Amino acid sequence: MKELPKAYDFRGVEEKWYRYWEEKGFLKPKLDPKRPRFSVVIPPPNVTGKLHVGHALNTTLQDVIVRYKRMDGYDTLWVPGTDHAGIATQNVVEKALAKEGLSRHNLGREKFLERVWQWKEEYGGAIIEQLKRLGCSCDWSRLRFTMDEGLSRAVREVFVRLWEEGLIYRGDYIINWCPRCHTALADIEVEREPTPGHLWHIRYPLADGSGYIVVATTRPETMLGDTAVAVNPEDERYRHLIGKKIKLPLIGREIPVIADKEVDPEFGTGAVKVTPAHDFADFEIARRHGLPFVKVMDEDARMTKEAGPYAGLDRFEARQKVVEDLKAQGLLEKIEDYEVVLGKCYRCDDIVEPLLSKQWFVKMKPLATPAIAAIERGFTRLIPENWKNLYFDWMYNIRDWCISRQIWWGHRIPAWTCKDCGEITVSRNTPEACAHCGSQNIKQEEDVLDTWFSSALWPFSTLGWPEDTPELRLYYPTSLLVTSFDILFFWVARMLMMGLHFMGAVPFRDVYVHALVRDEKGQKMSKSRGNVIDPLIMIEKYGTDAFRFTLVALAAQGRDIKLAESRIEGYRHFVNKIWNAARFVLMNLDGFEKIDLTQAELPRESLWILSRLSKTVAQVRRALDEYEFDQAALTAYHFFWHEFCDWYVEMSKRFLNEGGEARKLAQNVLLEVLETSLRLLHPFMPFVTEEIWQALPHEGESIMVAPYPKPVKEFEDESVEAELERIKEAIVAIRAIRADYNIHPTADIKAIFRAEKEESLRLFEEFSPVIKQLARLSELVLQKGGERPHGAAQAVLSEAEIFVPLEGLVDIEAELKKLAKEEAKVLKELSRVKSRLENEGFLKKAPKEVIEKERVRRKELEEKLEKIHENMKRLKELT
RNA sequence: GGGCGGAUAGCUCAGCGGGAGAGCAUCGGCCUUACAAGCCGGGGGUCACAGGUUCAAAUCCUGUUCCGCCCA
Repeated sequence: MKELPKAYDFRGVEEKWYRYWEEKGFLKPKLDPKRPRFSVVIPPPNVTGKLHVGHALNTTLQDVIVRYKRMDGYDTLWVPGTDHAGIATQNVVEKALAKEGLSRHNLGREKFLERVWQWKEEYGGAIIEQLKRLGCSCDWSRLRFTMDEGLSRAVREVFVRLWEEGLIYRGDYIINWCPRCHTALADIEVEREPTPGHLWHIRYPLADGSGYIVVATTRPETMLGDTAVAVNPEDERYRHLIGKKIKLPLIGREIPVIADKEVDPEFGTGAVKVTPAHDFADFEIARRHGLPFVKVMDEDARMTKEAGPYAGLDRFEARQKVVEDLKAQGLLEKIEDYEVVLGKCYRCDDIVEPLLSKQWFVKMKPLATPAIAAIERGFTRLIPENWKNLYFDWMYNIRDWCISRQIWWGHRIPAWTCKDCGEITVSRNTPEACAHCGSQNIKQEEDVLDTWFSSALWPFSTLGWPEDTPELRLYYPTSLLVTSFDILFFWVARMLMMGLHFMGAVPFRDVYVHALVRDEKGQKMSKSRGNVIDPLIMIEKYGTDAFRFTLVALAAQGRDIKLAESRIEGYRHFVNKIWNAARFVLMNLDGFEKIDLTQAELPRESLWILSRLSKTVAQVRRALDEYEFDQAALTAYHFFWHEFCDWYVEMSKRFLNEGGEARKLAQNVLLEVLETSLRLLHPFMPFVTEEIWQALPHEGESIMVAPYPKPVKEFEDESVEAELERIKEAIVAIRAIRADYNIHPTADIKAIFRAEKEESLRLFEEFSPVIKQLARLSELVLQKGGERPHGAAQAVLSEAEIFVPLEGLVDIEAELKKLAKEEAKVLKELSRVKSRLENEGFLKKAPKEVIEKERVRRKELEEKLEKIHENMKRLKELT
């Protein structure tokens, strides 16, 4: 038998097995229509990305399930890939160019894109290598990238079809504009942040000179673009002014006072300025009332010539100047402190401006309706379920999706505008001429599509759509999507909409939504806070298995994960524990001969551990099936360490020393439990389990393709489990006496078990070898009733009393104290049980089993109490 | 303002109708030939607060306080 080194060193081991799995093709699906299938697509990380702890959690959870299913006989496919991350990647490359003193505008579109591709080839693969370090079992031969040729074709196909169906349109709308990234953003790409600001109260004089109306605004510079003042039609204060004209200060334009029910009379003065080109609500008001749109700020957030004397000023300078000028003209009534909610770009954090511009949109209502139904009817399950509410809330209030981005890196919109007739031609292939007038004077749209547009197609585009591929037929819909809640709407909802629309079926059966990983104080990890835990550093330090196990053990549903490095360190100890248990088994495997354990005549101790093993297997499987990752991990952990190692391994030493048949049986049981546990743990800790498994007698090429353990009902035995609980209780009681009296662990002692009942004594007699072994007794005396020994330390169990004679050493005061403490505990419990059993309602309404359980408990407690009292009495007589 | 989640041992968290648990930390004793990254034993909690439902509440309901997140 192979002997293992004394401590587990993961270095070298992880790379070795990962290479082996890849070379052997274990990561690949079988494309076997006869087997049940399990498929997953990875949430594609940004190609610019670096593995952070969120990726690590997400990937580990997927791998746990994927490995479980693969071992459990499913034909398993896990598609990996990356996302081109338009804005983020463009920003990164632009930054690099800036260091060379270049900008994308110097280079021009074509050259710039070449540079991005170059950058992608050079650095884009980093995160893929990092995912491998985590041990994730994706099929790397199917690595996809959202800008790949195949995926780009899918994007075009979708765009063209949606256009043809009238679900894509182009128009002048108000959108979120990032002046720094120089592009439109979707609503959800804007992060809102409450910021201290002001509310300026400005006097707007009536054109007829009969007075003024005061409007309140948080953005005074936009007044230059006002085309009305609006009040609520119910508002008595302003009713007489409706229809009158205002002479807009600083600009002199005449604008009307209008009534609109959306105006909140409680806000400010109840009269609001309407700036249709620079405010979402005002845009809607203007559309309802047919007001003109005056754009006073451009794409750089500078004032346009419409802003008259303010033209050319930056938005913040303009604000200052406008306020000064109003003050100078005596039109500024007051300035209040006011908290404003600023929209910020989720990529660069610059303040987003609502801006009127020409953009492309997808109509959402027709796509959202089936996607709502899919969740309502359970075609796709959200786990945990409470995300459903948020999902429905979002989906019912969905607004059209602005999909055009004014950047270069991305899928260029396949639309060509004719310079002659002005019509748009949308086409799968680059057209020669305008589809409307035949003119060749056509020009392709400059804008690219939102990155999420291509991600929305991910579950079918990666499987080959629009081609009709075997993969698509076999693995769509996918089985599971694991993702973080923050992209539920960005991504998951859109995949549902696109999947339903183009495939006619939901893209995934289950969506497991995991939490955010925070630091140990519950704060979001961020570079600026300096509290980031780098997964790669953790892997270097503690090994992948320990790191993965920690994440899984902390992944309780519906709760954020607070990760502390000490937890990882703690679970590294578990890895080492497994290693050493394996070492022990291997050291004792000489002359090993396999036997059929279900046919063997085994000692009760061995029946016990096999029963516990079977139940543990069932519990772990159930937890995994329910995506209760923490329960799965902790159940396996507890069994392996605190049942197998702490008890059975110790018990087995006796059998091993005995030699002969006893040794042979013990070898088989040890190996069975160890090997099964390794398979049980493999999805959580792929590397150490493989390393050990390969060193054990085994069948097959790798643990990752060995069958996942199944419960063995023949091994489950309640009575054996109950017996062992009593035996363990007795052993612990004797060990406690040792500790109390500072008796050296190796010093031999004698114990007397006194019980009234024959059957109790029989139990202790049957198990006396193991009690003697684990409590280190030189002698175990069984005494039926009779006088209690003098000069002994003692412990009271429910059906026996244990005495350890300590001639002259017994501290009577200490013994009394111990008993008094025990007495208090028993009394408290007994009074609770008694009052319950005296309660008529309880006896009438509680289930029979519960009542019976309480009765048994009462009896046990009473017996125990009696023994405590007798022992106390006796001890007192001695003083 | 609306919605969701949380408050359980010093810390991090399970448990979510019938005997308060785990890991870490802590205290005491042990290098007992698998493991000191270990073993054995111990201490530590009016389960946020106030009501209610129930035979029975940490667990279900209502309200309050505090904390976090999302949306407006």
